Amino acid sequence: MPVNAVPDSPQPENVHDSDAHDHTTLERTLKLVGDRWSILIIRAALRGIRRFDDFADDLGIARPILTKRLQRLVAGGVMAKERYQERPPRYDYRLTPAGVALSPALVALIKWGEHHLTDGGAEVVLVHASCGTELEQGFWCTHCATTFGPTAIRAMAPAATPIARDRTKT
Amino acid sequence: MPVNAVPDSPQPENVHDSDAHDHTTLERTLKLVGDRWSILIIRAALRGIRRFDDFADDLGIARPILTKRLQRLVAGGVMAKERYQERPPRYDYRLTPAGVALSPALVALIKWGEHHLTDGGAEVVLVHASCGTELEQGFWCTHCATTFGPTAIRAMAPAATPIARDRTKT
DNA sequence: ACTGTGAGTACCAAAACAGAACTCAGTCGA
DNA sequence: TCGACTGAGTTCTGTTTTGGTACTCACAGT
Repeated sequence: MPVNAVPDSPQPENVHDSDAHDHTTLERTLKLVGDRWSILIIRAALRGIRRFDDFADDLGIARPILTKRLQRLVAGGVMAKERYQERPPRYDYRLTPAGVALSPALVALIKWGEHHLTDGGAEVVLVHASCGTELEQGFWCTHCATTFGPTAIRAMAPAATPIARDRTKT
Repeated sequence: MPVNAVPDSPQPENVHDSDAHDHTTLERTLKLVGDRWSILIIRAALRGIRRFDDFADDLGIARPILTKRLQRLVAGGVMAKERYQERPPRYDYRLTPAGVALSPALVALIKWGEHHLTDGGAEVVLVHASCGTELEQGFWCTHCATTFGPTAIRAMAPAATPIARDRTKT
């Protein structure tokens, strides 16, 4: 018997459901940041790294790939290339607000890895800067004033018409 | 002047900081799910898809790659392969609890895409299933009983010794 | 026997990746 | 004025990794 299989309950049929539409958005998101380097680049940027060579040294990424990744992130609006010095023209890359907005995804991945990919002890803990308490991340409902887990999520079309789908066929 | 560059403030020097240690964990996480398909496979699984061919049809992924991705996810503990029928041996793939625990990362990516990659209207909205209110996702501190944004995060070693780093050099 | 289905493999071309060396503009020191 | 240095890449060369189409293999149904 396979280990670790979740039997049947938290395999919600209606969670994260959506048509081929949002499909597209997630796919585009992943096309932009869904490779092994982009997320690491963004984290490095969040740590304050700005310059090409610093990224290369910090990440150990091959320089041609770094070039391409940075170009893609700039094209995608995640980072911005700025000339920080005129006379020898020098550029740096910094996150746009959209790039900073990827933090929750980063945190979610880091926390997941620390919980599920380390044998026991996490290597790093993310805390609330002002008090040092480990942060929680999750979903909450402003209406119900409650927090909830992934099984309580449903996807709807923006016009608030629920996407009622039966997956009994096709 | 480059558009969209965030000037200087939300480029926090101490956020998400960490040494080469956690480095490794995030990297391992990304090695497991950091490609363009794995996340989509996990979302499909959250939608209730289980069988090989259904994944292939739903995602439009080439079958050899699907094979490899599923094997990797199984090896990584994200999914489990189960024989659901004996006589013609048939298998399906379902998320383990660890796989379901990736939901926050998925939600973060979906929400980011809907906000930053669509021109105006989001294609899909994630709502609290029991009341239909759009869900919020974020960080909160159980000690301060407050929510906060990405700039208020600091990384610490698990033993609660803050990783005090100055990036004034190197 | 003949066709269908689920779950893959085999094989091949195209793209992405990695690494080392090279370029190019400009600055600095001697 | 020459040579070395720096930052930010590009070129070039292989090696993996993708993607696609076609095929297999074990059984089931008819």
